[in-house]
Amino acid sequence: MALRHAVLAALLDEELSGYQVTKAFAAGVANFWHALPQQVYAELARLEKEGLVAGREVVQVARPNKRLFRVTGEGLAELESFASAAAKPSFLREDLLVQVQAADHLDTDVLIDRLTERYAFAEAKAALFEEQLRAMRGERGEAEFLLHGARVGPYLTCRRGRDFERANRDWCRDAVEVLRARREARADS
Amino acid sequence: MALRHAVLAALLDEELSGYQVTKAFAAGVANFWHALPQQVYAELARLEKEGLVAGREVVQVARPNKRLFRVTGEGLAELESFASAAAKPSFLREDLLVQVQAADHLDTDVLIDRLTERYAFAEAKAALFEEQLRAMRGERGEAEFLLHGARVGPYLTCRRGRDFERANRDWCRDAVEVLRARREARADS
DNA sequence: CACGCATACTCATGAAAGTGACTAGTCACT
DNA sequence: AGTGACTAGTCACTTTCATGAGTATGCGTG
Repeated sequence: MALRHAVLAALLDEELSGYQVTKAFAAGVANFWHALPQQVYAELARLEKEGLVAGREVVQVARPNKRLFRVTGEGLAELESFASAAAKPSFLREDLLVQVQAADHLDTDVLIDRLTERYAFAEAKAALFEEQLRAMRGERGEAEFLLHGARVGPYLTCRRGRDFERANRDWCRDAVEVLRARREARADS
Repeated sequence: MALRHAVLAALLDEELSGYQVTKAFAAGVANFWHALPQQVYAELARLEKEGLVAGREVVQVARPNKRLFRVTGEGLAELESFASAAAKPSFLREDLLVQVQAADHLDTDVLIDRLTERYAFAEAKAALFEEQLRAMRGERGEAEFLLHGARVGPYLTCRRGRDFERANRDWCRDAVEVLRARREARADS
C-alpha cells in the first residue's frame, strides 16, 4: 500500500493530471517510485473517493479534457501518518542479479551481453537524473540549494536514483571485467 | 516469473532443502533476491512438477524429515534461456524514498527518525554481506579469488548487495545532514 | 518442567502489482 | 490519405506478494 502514498507525494508540489502523474511514474523517469498508467489511474480514483485528493475538470480545446488533482488536508494527514510509521526496507530485486548468481553455470558471452545492455541503460538513466538535478538547483551550487532551496525532497530522492544507477553501472562494468579475466585465465591453462 | 529462476540459481551450487532455501531468501540474508517461505515452497513444488528440479527424501532422526532439491538438466536449460533473454531493469521502490520525496511538507523530526533507523539497518546489513564475502574468498585476496575462485556468481551478487546497502547508508546520512542544516537555517532567520 | 526457539513444512486468503487490449481525438510527417 | 506519436484515459484479467495461522518434533535455558 505504498503506491497511494507515492501518488500523494507526487501531487504535493503541484497540481497534476492523471496523465502527468503516469508520466512521472513511467519507466525511466520515476526517481522514487514506478507504476503503470492503469495503476496510477486506479489509485487516483480510490484516493478521490476517500477524499485524500480532490480533482477538478479542466476543459481543453485542442485535446481531451483532463482532471487536475491536488492533495487535500486529509491526504496530507495520511502522508504524515505514513511517515510516522517505520518504513520497511526494500531489497534488490533484479533479473540480472539472478543471472549473475548463476554465472558459473551459464554461458559467459550471454551474460556479458546482458551486463553490457544494463551498463548502457544505467549510464543513460544516471545522466537523465543528473540533468534533472541540474534543472532543479538551477544557477545555485548544490550546497547552497540544499540549504536554501524551496523543495529538497524531490532533489534528495533524485540523487538517490542517480547514485543507484551509477552503482549499477559500475557493478556491471566490474562484473564484465571479472568474467572476461576468468575466461582468459581458463584459456591460458 | 523471476522467482522460479532465483530458486533455480540458489540450488545450482548445492543441494538444499526447501527450508534452507527459505532461509537463504529470508529478509536480511538474501543477497540477490527475497521471498517468503510460502512462495519458495510453492515454487519448488511447481518446479518439481515441471521437472526442473528433482527432490529426494532424506530421513532424519532427531528432526523432521526433509527433501533435498537439485537442479535437473532441464532446469539448467531453463536458466540458460532465461539468461539469454534481456533482463528488465528494476527500479528503486522504497517507502523511505516516498517519505523523503514529501520531506518539504512533513515533520522533519519524524523523517530524521526514519532515516536514522534505515541508516542503522543498512549499516548492519552491509556488515553482514561483508562477512559473507570474507567467508567466500577465504584466505585469498579479492583479486586472486575473482580470477581463480570456484564460484564468483554468488560473490558478485553479494558485492552488489553490500554496495547497495552502503549507498543506502550514505544517502540516509547525507539526507539527515541536509534536513538538520535546513532546520537550523530556518531557526536562524 | 514449562517456555521459547529451531527445524521442516502446509493451507487459506486477501492485497498489491503487472499485462494486454481498447477508446478517441489531435498533430506532424510522408 | 495513411502512418505513427501524443494526450487522456478505461476495462478486464492474471500473477505475484504478503499475512496469519497451523502441524509436528526436539533442544536448550532458566
